[in-house]
Amino acid sequence: MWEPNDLEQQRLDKLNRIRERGIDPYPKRVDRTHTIAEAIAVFEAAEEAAGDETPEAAPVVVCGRITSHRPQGKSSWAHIEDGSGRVQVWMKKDNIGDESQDLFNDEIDLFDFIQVSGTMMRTRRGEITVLANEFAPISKTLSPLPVIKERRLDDGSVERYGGFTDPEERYRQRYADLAVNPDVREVFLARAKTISAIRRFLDEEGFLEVETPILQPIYGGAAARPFVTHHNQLKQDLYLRISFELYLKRLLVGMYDAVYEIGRDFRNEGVSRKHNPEFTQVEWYKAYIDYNEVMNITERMVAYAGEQVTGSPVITFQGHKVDLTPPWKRITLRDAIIENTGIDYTEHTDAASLTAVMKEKGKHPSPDSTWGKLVDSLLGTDVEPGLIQPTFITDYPRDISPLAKMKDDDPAHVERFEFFIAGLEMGNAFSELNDPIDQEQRFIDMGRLYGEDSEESHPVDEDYLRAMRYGMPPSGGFGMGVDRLVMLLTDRPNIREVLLYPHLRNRDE
RNA sequence: GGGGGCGUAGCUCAGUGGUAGAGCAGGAGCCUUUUAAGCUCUUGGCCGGAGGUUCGAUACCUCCCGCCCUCACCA
Repeated sequence: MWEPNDLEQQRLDKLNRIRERGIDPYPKRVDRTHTIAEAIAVFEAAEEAAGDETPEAAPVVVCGRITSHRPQGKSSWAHIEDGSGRVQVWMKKDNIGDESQDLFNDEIDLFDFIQVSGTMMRTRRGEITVLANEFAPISKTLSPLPVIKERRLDDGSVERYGGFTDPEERYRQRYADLAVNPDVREVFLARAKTISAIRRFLDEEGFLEVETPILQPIYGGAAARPFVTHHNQLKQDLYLRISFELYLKRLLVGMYDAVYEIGRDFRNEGVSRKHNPEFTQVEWYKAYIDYNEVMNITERMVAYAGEQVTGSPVITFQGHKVDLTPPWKRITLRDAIIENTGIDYTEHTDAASLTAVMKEKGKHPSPDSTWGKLVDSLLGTDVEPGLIQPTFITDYPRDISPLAKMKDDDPAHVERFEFFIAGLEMGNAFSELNDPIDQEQRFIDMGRLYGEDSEESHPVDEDYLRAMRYGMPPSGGFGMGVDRLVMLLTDRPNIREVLLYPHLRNRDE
């Protein structure tokens, strides 16, 4: 049960006094004729047409939230804001009458929504303003939002007063964050543009957008722990998907040449600056191409998204200039690790000897790691942070890549790449393994590598193997963390800043 | 899970072993082209929670809760 604090009680009192005046503080309908941006545009056009004359007074009815409230006796001022913009309002007693003036000055608060009928004009100071003939409250705000004030200094810089910056409160009350922080609204606008750019790109490339199950009887396609849930009537445990991979590739068996899905994955792992338990992924698969062609499409796709969202393929992330223009650097994982650590992991082909050489070089390999995981950790700690410009790291060890085709000349490696931008791992792709016998063996090997009890051991997906036996064309596949790309394009180093509702622990309230 | 930091008014933050302060927001008043409107006066806090040390804790200690950073984990 809500217990109003002092500020809220004052607003409740005002609400009641508005009702006592016979005014509905939450009317069902408004009479808006223009968005705020439209009203301003109409006035600017009228000014243009009038030349040196005073422009014709165009009547408008605009609605919005009060973002500054400056009662001043007989001549009061406010700014109202809607989704399109913000405009000043002038409440003049001679125009709106005593009662309305009192209503505005005494019972209307900062952040209330009002409707203003009036005419557009420009004040002596040059600000476009709605001179009100009448106004009406259209939604009373009971809890005050945080107030942010700005003053433009003589040198053009902006000084800010107060704000709403505590990350926890901003995430828990994203509505308040969005209401008072326009730059946060910009982030999610950019997010929407990013996703629509990816979709547009893939559509134009001839991919078919599909949807596959989120609730799955067997999870797979990635090495991650799943969330488990249960279907009551079927008396069946189900997993929330950790990737789309195995379902999408079945569709290539079904004779679609190119498919993609944009959606949510769920991984029951640690949360961090780069990880949220649920995150948005785009995966696509295309028949008759290999991972080299996947790289070509990838760099075009990301450059396209960057340009669509930021206006340029050259972006800035945390002070780094990053050029997304293809072609990107391509280097094998082996070479990248040699370059950065001096270790050639192909000379240390088992976990024990690789651990030994890593220790020699002052690294701290975690005990009980498999050989592949050690290689991967060298990538993560010694290579990844330095990959500022877009880079494809290619040709991964076979034993950490059970769904990729082996390289012809080198059975220890597979045709796989990950790509990195601004030190962030963005995505993963390979020439898709379509040999059902080899695939079955890989599943078995993975099982043996990790053991039945390991949390990383994966159930063998027999239905997937059956699909492979029906025949899948040679194909390239691709997966990318969309949130990571949005982080990159909005210059936000924390994934929570690009998720409207990032996962947070429960808090007793 | 380990390490470090933080949690004080609606918001942003000071602060001290003797039960708290500023700015903005809020309230009252003056003001019919203001612009962080201004000026005068003013309300507001279980100082995250629970224990402990102490004559006395918001401050010192322990535990708990939450957030941030970092490491671990993470195809």
